[in-house]
Amino acid sequence: MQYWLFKSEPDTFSIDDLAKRPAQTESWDGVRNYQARNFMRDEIKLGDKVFFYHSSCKAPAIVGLAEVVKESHPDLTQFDEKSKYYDPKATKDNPRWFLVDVKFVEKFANQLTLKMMKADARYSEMPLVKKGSRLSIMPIPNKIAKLILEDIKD
DNA sequence: GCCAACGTTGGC
DNA sequence: GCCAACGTTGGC
Repeated sequence: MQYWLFKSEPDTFSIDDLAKRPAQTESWDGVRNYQARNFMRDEIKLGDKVFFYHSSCKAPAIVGLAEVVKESHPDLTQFDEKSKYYDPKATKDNPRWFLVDVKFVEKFANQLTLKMMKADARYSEMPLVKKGSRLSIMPIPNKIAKLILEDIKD
């Protein structure tokens, strides 16, 4: 079982929005970055855990946990001409963009802010604090995942 | 709103 | 296949 981190702008889709979805589940659509797509298409497996991260907001932070409930399938927004994620080069026979479905597990009582992680040497191996890390989906080393879970419970 | 750091596109 | 121009991300 692998841990991941998914970024989302809380104004667009927050951890609370996920908790309110039918079955508390959402297809992680709209990812249009090849590296992130490859993770969803090839590597993210059923039962993997996902740290939910709020980005582009006042206090960027890890705010909760989700779980993968469906593995790779095509992102339908790529075929929808009205969607802002429409991709004219994608066809149903040859989809370009894939996603996974995630289900709400919990919202943490405390937030683990980017600031806290940046100030803490134990998080040096956290991809999020590394320079120029703009990926919206990233694998989290097991050691770091344990750290996060310990720190968040305090 | 600024801007650094990427990623993508397209002409050559 | 190079690389300049452009677009996007996301912290600050």
